Amino acid sequence: MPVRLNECPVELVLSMLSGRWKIPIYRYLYKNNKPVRYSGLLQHLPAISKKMLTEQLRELEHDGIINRTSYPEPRPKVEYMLTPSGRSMIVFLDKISEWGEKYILSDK
Amino acid sequence: MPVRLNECPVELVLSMLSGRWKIPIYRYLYKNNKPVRYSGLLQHLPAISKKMLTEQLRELEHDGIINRTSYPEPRPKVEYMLTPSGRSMIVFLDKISEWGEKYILSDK
DNA sequence: CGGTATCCTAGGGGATACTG
DNA sequence: CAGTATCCCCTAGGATACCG
Repeated sequence: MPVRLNECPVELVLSMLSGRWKIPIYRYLYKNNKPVRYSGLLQHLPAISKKMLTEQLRELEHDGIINRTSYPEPRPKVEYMLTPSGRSMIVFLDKISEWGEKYILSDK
Repeated sequence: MPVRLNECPVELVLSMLSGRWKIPIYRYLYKNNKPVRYSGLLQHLPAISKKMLTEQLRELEHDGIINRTSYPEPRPKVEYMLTPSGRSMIVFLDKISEWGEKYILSDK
């Protein structure tokens, strides 16, 4: 995604998280807090297809939220983990979660 | 939107803000901090169509973020403003903005 | 194992015209 | 003034099959 400097930062950040599987992927990487394999993600997100997984991972990587490390030999292996920048999103994600819980509890 | 209790609160909240015009509308209502007319929104969001404006307003209203007050006479008038709950979203929106600024400045 | 390549569909989003 | 009503397009997202 080309960073559009004229744009509202909020919209920019939200666009980085928009995608059916971004948050579930983020959560899994966050709680593991170490490199996680492609196959690991695939198993923990049972409803996702390989195409979608790859697509969402590529976008997260492009936006600097995760990084990807490939080990070709002897048996192919690719690992993903949050970048420091990506990990630091927890600051506002926690606030969102907090607000959401309150919103849900207040019956709405 | 039927609140799906099983769902991650973060995903729920993000879904409430997903929509091309939700954030611009929110920002305008937030900074005005008083009832704003439909026509006022239309003028301040020049690229939006009436259809989209109505649609986004309906969704925000349904999610309890804004409320709508109609004054039919003598000349029809409809005003929108943030609910207390909606206004309280600023807590995490500010955090997002802050993170976004840092992200943009750090050159990415 | 970690992907592409194809194909398909629902619905988000836009343009424009009409209405109580 | 504050909306509906139509029509249309594009892309996010899914199913499935194949590949190095």
